[in-house]
Amino acid sequence: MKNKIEKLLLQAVATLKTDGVLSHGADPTINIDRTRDPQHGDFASNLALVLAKQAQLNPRVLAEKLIAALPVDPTVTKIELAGPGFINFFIDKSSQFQIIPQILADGPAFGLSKIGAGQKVQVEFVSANPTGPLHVGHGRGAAYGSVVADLLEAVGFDVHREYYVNDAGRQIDILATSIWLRYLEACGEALPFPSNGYRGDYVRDIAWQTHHTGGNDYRRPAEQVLENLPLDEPQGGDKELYIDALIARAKTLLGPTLYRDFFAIGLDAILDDIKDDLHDFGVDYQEWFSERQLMDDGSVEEALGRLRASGHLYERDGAIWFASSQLGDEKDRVVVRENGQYTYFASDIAYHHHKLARGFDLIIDIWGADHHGYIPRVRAAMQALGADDNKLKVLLVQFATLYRGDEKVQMSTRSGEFITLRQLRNEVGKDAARFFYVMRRSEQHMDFDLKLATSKSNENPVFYVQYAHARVCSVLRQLDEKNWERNPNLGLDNLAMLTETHESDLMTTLSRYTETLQKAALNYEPHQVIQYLRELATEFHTYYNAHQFLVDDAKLRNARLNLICAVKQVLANGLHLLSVDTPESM
RNA sequence: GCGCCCGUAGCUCAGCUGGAUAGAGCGCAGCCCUCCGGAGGCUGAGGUCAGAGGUUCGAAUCCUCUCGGGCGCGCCA
Repeated sequence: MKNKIEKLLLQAVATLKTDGVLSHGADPTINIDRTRDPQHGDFASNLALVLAKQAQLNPRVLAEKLIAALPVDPTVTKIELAGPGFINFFIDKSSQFQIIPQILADGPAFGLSKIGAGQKVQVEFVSANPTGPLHVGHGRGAAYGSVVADLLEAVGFDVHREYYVNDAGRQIDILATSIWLRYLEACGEALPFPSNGYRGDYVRDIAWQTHHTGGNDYRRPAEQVLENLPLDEPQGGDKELYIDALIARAKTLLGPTLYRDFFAIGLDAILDDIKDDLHDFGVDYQEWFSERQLMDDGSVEEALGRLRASGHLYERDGAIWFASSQLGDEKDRVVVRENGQYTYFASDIAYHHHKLARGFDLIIDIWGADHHGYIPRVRAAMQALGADDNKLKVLLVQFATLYRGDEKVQMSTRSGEFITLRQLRNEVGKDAARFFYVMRRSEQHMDFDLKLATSKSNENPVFYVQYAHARVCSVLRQLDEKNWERNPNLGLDNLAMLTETHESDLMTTLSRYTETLQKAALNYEPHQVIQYLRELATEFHTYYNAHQFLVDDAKLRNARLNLICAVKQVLANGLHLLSVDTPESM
C-alpha cells in the first residue's frame, strides 16, 4: 500500500515538473507514514512540506497542487490536505481484508522479503576469547548478533555468521599454562598457582580430565618447573614477568610438540563448551574463524606487506608501527612488537583483509561497547588496504546490569565471580534470556531483571506474547471440543463481517509486519520486532476479551477464526525469528 | 584531559534519517468473571523529553555549550 501511494505521489511530482511548478532534478525521497490518529486517514505524506522551499510556494498551496495532480486510484477513497501541508490518504476499508488470506497462504514465509537479495553480508559476533566460559556480558552480544543476522536473512540478504576465535595470543598461553599447573597438581606435584593465572573451576576440571584420560605424559617435577623463576606479585615480584616465565618454562619442559598438544587440549575443551553453550542459546555459526590460521598461513605477513608497500608502516623504538593517525585514528599503532611478535591488531588487520577478499558487500562487526575506541584503527586499516571502509559497519552492544528484583547482582571479572551465560539460561531459560536481551536498543544500557524474566505473569513480556499464541491454540482446541470444524474458505468468503474496531485494528497491525521486519533489519534494530509483537499480543488480548470467537453463526465464526489464526501465524513467525519458542499451551 | 554511548512518566524503556495532542509495560487509584484459559481486559492520575542557547514553517529528534551516568584512551586481547 505504501508503495502504491509512493508511486502516485511520484506521478504527481512528475506532472508538476512538466507544468513547471517544480524544478527538474532528482526526485525527492517520498516519505509516507502511517498515521497515529485515524482522523488523519491511514497514511500521510509530508512531501509538500519538504518541497515547499524548492518550489517557493506555501506548503499548503503546493499540497493542493500535488493533490490535484494525483492520479485516481480505486483503493484510495479520500485524499485530504491537513495541518501545515500534510497530504492524508484514506484507504478503502475492504482492501484491508486481503492481509488475512495472504498470511494464511504464506504461512511461515509471511513477512519475508527480498530487499537484500544479491547482497552478501558477514556478521561477526561474540568472538569472546576462548579462555573461559561465556558470561552474561557475552549473552547480549550473542542474542543481538544472532537476531540481526536472522533479520537480514529474512529480508533477503545472503548472511554468513562468524565467530573469530582468538586462539593465538598470550592469553591462550596463560590459559594453557594454568591448565598445565592444575594438571601437575592432579598428578601430585605441589606448586604455587600464579597470581595472574586463570583460577576458574573449569581450569581445574579440564586439567583433571586430562590427567584422567591422558595419564602422566605431561608431568614434570615441580622442582624443574619452579627452578630459577622470578618472584610472583605476592612475593614482591611482577606477575606479568612471572607468568611469562612460567609459560616459557612449560614450553621448554614439554618441548614444542607436547606443548602444542597440551595447548590444543585446553583450547578445544573451552571452545567446545562455548559452541555447546551458544547452540543451546539458539546461536549457530557458518564459520569459526581461527586467528592462529591467519598467523600460520602467512595472511598476517601478507596484509602487513600490503601496508608496507603502500607506505603505511614504519619502524620506531624497535617496533613496527601502522601510521593509522594519517587515516583518522588518534595515534599510530604497533603491529609488530619489539620482541618480534605480532600484536592482536596485526592479526585483526589480516582478518579484515581476509573478510574483504571474500567479497562481502557488507561486513558487520558486533562488539562490546568497551571496544569502541578500536573502530578508527580498523577503519584506517581498511582504507590503507585500499578498501572502501563504508563496507564495514560496527555495531556496539552496551552492557547489561543484572538485577534480581530490586537487588543488583554483583559481578566482578577480577575475582572470577561472574555469572555465566549457562547459569543465566538455567535460571531464566533460553526464551526469556533472548527476549530480554533483545528487547532494548543495543546502544542502551539495560537493566535485566532475572526475577521478572522468570515470573509467569502479565508483567513478563515474554510470557505475555507467548500466551497470546497459546490462547489462539486454546480457542482451536475449544472448537474441537464443541465438535465444530474450522472452515477457512467459508471464513475467507465472509471476511467482510469483521467490522469491529478491534478487528480492523488487528488487521492494520498484521499488515505492518513485513515493513516492521524490513525496518528492523536495515537499522539493525531487533527490538522493533519485540515492540511489534507486544503490540500485536495486546491487541489480540483486547479483542479476545471484547468478543466471542466461537459464535453460532458459522460465517462469522470462521471469519474470526481466520483472523486469529493469522494473528497466531504472525506471532509464531516473529517469535521464531527471535528463536523463542511458541508454546501451544502454557 | 581527550573520544564514544546515554539522560523521555515513580520504575524499566519505545519514539531519534525533524512533522500534526510525546507512547508502552510495570507500579498506583478505580472497575470488569452465568463468557473461547483472570497467566486476561477497561478507565484514570502521572511528563519544563537533564538544562541553556541555536538552525527550521515545525525540534524529544539536528548543531553548540553546561550538568549528570557509563565506557574507552597499552609494544593486552
